[in-house]
Order: sequence, then structure tokens, then C-alpha cells
Amino acid sequence: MLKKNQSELNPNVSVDCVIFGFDMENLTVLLIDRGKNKYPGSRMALPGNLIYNDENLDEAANRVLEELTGLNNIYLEQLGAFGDPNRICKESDREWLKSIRAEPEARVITIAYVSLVQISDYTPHASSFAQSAGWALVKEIHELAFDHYEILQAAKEKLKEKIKIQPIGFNLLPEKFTLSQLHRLYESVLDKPLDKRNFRRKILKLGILTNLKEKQKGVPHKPSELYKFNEERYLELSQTGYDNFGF
Amino acid sequence: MLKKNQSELNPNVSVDCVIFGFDMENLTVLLIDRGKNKYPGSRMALPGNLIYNDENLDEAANRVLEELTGLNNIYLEQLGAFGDPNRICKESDREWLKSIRAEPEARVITIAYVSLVQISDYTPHASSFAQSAGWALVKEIHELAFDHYEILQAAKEKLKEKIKIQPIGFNLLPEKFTLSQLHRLYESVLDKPLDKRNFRRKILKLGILTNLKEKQKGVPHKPSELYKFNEERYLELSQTGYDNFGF
DNA sequence: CCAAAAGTGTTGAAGTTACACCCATGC
DNA sequence: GCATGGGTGTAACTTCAACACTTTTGG
Repeated sequence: MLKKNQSELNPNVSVDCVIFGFDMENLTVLLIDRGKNKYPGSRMALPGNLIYNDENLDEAANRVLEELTGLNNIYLEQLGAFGDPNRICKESDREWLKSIRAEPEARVITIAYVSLVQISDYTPHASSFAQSAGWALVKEIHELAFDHYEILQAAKEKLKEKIKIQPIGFNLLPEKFTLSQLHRLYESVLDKPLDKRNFRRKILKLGILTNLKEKQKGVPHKPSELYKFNEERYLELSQTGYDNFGF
Repeated sequence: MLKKNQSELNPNVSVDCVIFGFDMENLTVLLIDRGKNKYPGSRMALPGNLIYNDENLDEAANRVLEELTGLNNIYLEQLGAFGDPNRICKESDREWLKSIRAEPEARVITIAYVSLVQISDYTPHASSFAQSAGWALVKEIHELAFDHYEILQAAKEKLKEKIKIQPIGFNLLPEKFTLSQLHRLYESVLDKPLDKRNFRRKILKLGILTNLKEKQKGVPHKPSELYKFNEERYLELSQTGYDNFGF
């Protein structure tokens, strides 16, 4: 009986994931679609689900992430807890919960996570909480289900702060990338233009990039050199952190 | 019936508060004492309690804080969620929960908060979860109940990061304070020595301090000038934040 | 040859670190 | 008069922001 209780869903605690991607132009976020016509206005939501009583919070977030994207072992960090008593104020949200949860009226606290993935690694999966899912441009999102819009804003702020201090941005790029792509990534996360020459100088000085001495092919302009991380140095800096990248 | 349910304690979600103080020498934290002899080893714990279903997380944290210290409207910020399924692994913790909770075996996720108070404002109160409470030197704490030691470490890190970026340290000082006290505060939070002259120069340049043109009395050395905040400028900077204080 | 993005250095200003001595008070 | 912490300035160095032109490719 205790055993059984331990592996049940906890009706009061969920995790929601803000999964960021980068389409080489703009920051994107993975949203689930709650279905056409039925929930007008805020049809889209962050992926998430209730936790099981026998898993910890990080495990629950990884489970949601893997169920949706098929990915595991990717960058994942807790953002914080959300959950006003009046979080479920929209009628459409209430209806949706009735369709997917055993106790749709329960007070739910959600623990939000931020994840960074390479878009190219993502293979869409149907999952227990989403018929369909897809990438949306972060800058074009103005409304989401529940308090998910607020969570997204907090996630953006956290990413902004963190990318200045730790070299986590690389999690959003493919293995081989150009300095211009990295530059564009920083600009779209920080939401401001960065001087090209200063950016290159700074990022190269960190010593976390290896020049592959290989060039882009098939581009209608001067081809760029490709880089990858220096994994060892990257891990070193990920742990110690910087005082400030200076951006 | 719905109404009743809404104002009940939620058995699965609690808040715990890491309440920092500063005794003019060292960083301190407010701990509750679970009683002599009964719980050896980790007698001390962070103050905290289950949340009510009709209050939000910030309200719950404020309630715990006020119940314990009699203070409200003080600096309070969410740290994050904690709660492995095996969080209650020590027998002494289990026993204690049996004595204070209706469902002592329930899986509990706790939302940790960090609070900064002036020690002189603190008047001890008995409370629903503590017979007695008191300040402990942070650097002398090596063990706490549940996962509270881990939470304390996370709170220290958060405070370190935050104090470099926002002028929140003042919440730990009395209204009138000396630059040396502020200097000592920064040193004990950052846990490293800071050059006196450079510290003074930097902090004064921010323009958030007003020189009261008033001196310490009764000290056996050259009396120091007293300062207070420039409240307006302080609020201004609290909101915008700095890129970096540079410490 | 044109369009498009890649790549590259210098300069002036600001900020950072390191460092040593005299001052005012209580005892 | 001595012990204690308060208060002050400078020089060398590093970092930062601003800024424009040439190069290589595809079409």
C-alpha cells in the first residue's frame, strides 16, 4: 500500500519545461498544441505533466522532455516554482484539465525547467500530454495557457543572465557552427545588437572554441570557417563559471 | 465543500525560509531548534511549513516569516524547489514530522525562499513549528535536518551572485551604518577579502549612499562617519540591476 | 560584375588592481 | 602615548566601445 502510493501521480505538483531552440536566425521555444478550434486564444502551452511520487523533480523534467522529444541527457536547469491558487482562471484551461487529469480541480504547483536543445536533434513524438508540438518564435509569442506566458518570460530572463556568465549557448547549436551563427545566437538571446569584431575577439579569447579549418560550402558569399567546442575547456568553464562574459 | 478544501493545508507542498542576518561580523541564519536531546545530530532546521491551498507561494513564505519573526514587508525572494522522494531519510526527521503533521509520510516538495533581515529588528516568537529559534553563524553550520543543509548552500550561492549585481545587502544593515560595516558584510557574503580603498570608491560611486555627516560615538578609535541609503536611487537600481558590481 | 556575408586592428576612455601612511578617539 | 580601526590617492595595467574597409564566393 505504501509502495503503491509511492508510484502514483502526485495531484499537486507538476513540472513544465521551457525548451529553447535556435533556428539560426531566432530563438524558438517548443510548444504543444491543445488542438484546433477547441481552445481559442491560448491554444498553445508549455509541455509538462504531474510528477510521480517516486521520482525527483529533475527526473520528472527529464521524463517530460524525453517523452516529447526523444532526447535525454540534454541541458536542463530548474527555473523555479509557480502556481497561484487562481492559476487556472481561464475556462478553456479548466476544460482541458478535465480531459487529461484525474483531479482537475486540485491546487497545482508547477516547477518550471529551462532546457536548451539543438533543433536538428528534435524528432516530434506524440506524448501523453500533446497531440502535436512544434517550434514557435519566442518573439512572436504573446499569450499562452495558464501562467505559461509568465513562466516563459522568467525563462528568457534566466537565459539572458546565464548566457552572459556561462558558455551554455552552445547547447543550441549543431556540432559544427560558424562564429556568425554564434554571434546571431547571442544577439537573439540578449535581444540587442553586439559589435561583430568585439564579439569575435571576446569569444575566441575564452579558448573554448576549436577552429576546424573547414569551410562552409554552397553559400552565395565568402564561406565561413567552422568551429566546434573544446569540450574539456568547456566543461572546465561550465563548472567554475565566469564572473562575467562582459556582454 | 470546494471552499473548505481551498483553505486546507496542502499535504504535498511546503515553503522553507533561509533568513539571513548580519551580526556586524559575520553572516548568520535563523534556525529553529527542534528540542534538546530528542533529535541529536541535526537538531536545527530551517523554518518552514506546509502551504494552504488558498494562498500563493510568496504569501506562504511571508506567513512563515511573520509567524516566526513578527516581521513583514521584508526582502524575500524565491530560491527554487527541492524535494527528492528520499528527502526524509533520517529517522529523527521522520519522528519529528509525526509529531507535527497530519500526513507525516506524504511526499513533500518544498519551495525555498531567501530572506534578508536586520538582526536588530528580530523579536523571537514561538510559532506553530518552533519552540525556539535563534541566529547561527553560517560558516559554522555543517549539518541540518532533511535536505536543509543543501538548501542553505544554494541560498548562499544565490546571495553571492545577487549581491554582486543588485544592492540588496543593505537589507541586512540597520538604518545608519558605516562603510566598514558594509565592507565587512560584502566580505562575509562573498567569503573573500576585498581591498578597503577600492571597495569604498566603488560603492560611493554608485550614488546610493547618503553621508549623514554624523559620527559614531564611544568607539576606542577614530569614529566613523555614518551613512544611510538614498532610497530613491536604491529603488531605481534595484529594478534595473547592474551588469556587475565588479567585485 | 554584383550582392552578400566573412574577416580583420587601432585608438581613446574607463575601469581595475595593488599598495602605505596619517588621523582621531578611548583607555 | 599607545592601540585600534578610519580614512585617503596614484600609477600601471587591462578592458571596453566605437568604428570601415577588403575578401571570397555564387549567381
